[in-house]
Amino acid sequence: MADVPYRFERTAEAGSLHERYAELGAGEETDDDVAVAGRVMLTRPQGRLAFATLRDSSGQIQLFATEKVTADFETFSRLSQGDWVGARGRVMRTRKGELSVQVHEWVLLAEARRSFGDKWKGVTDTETRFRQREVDLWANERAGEVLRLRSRVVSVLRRRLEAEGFVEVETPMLHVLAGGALAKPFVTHHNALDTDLYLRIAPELFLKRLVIGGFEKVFEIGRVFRNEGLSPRHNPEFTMLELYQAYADYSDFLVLVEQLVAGLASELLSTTVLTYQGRPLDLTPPWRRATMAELVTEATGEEASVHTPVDELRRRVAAAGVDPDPSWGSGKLLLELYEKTAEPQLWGPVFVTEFPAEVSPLSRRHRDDPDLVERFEAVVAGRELVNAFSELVDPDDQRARFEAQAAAKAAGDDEAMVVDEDYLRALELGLPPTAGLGLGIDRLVMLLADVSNIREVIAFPTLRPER
RNA sequence: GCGCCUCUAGCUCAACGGCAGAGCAACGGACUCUUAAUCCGCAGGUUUCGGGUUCGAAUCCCGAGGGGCGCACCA
Repeated sequence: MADVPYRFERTAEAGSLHERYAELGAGEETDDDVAVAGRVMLTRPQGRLAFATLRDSSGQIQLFATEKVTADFETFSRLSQGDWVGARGRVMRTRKGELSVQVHEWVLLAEARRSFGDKWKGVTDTETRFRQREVDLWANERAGEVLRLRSRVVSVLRRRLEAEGFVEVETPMLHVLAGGALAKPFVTHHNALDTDLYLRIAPELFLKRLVIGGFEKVFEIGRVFRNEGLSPRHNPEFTMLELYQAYADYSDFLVLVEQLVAGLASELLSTTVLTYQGRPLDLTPPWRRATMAELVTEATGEEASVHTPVDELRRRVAAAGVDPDPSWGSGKLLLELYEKTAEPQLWGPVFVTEFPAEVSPLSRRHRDDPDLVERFEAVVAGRELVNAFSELVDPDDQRARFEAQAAAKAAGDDEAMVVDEDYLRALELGLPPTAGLGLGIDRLVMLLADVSNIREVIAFPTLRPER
């Protein structure tokens, strides 16, 4: 390995140089001495002259070296694509008009022993791109742009929520019981306690315990883990925003969601009218609101609701191509019907409201109909982006719902919940009326970045290990 | 988990039953304003792996592995 320094005193970034010297004319040279650093993307040695394109995190700048003014010109002109260098010299613009740093002194900061792919086509092989993300990030500029957008999305979300008085908290990722969602958990083992622990599938129950503890407006942005298959829209670990607000109900969150998402789009993309994968997507509030029953009725042309006779619903579910389990009640049947008939046609943004109580074990019953709950999902670009509800506050009802879940689990549903006594004890201390929501950060970034594969928005997505 | 597609040099790709090739990168050389610089030269391979068919296999068949997409599950 070449001898490289321990630090380099950089005084300018590529991007800011272009702004600062926008007025500098072709062939003009300044007396301004700057020091830049980055990775050499391209070299164009030309005898007693040499050009190199240097990239740092702000952009690109050309290095201009000549035998006359550049120290160790001979070695400079032999730099390889991928080498990191620091260079000091005067800001100038070449006769052909390219803003450059005329290199007086320079130092190799790191040697690239491996290549960065074809200089025109880069690296397109998806496996290489995701297994060696560091290569991808240099070879494909867009890859880095998407991850930077992600960073800004999270940052803007935090800022907006904090401005609204929400407090960010961190709750456990290692759970004794995996609760708060319907999903298969990862299992791990704690040696000293000699007990199995589960990686969290949702922070929900802990966040509500904080509300019980007096945190009236809380949120958490964090990783959750679900032991499910991989797909272009599913990574086993993904990032969720969960948000809880005391004294509010789900209708407050309808407004909050459309404003949060539209606000994010206008702040980061300067518009609320997007194109996602070639299809127009207008995020401008207000978004359409429709109940699940309305959407099913609309899609099938037959009046349907949670009160439609069970046998009739079962018949329609079977007609839609799903084999109904005998244990399913009208709520589960309506949900199945919705997922098979209405949901595939939805593009959104649309709020799907009033879910069946049977499939919503943590949601509060609807004030007008005990078979429904006050819950909505926001479908945006054909995908569920947000799930929110008025929180179930009644400990007796919660126990009954947990027990129904436990029965389903005993009957073979390995995604069903179990009875969480810690949570029930907390509820018995009194949870005030509260609204809660969960939003998939990865999918939100996909939307704003207009990418179709979740792996694009995750720096190091899950892949099967190489053997 | 199931189905379909795919895997050739570091990268991007050809060759599709008959001698494994090109461009870029790398390496050596020429070149004082390049922009994917240009020109000359050189080198680079267990064609993912293991079997089979064939006079002959990167190519056809079977199996394994990786990846992609779809379905299932979900956010």
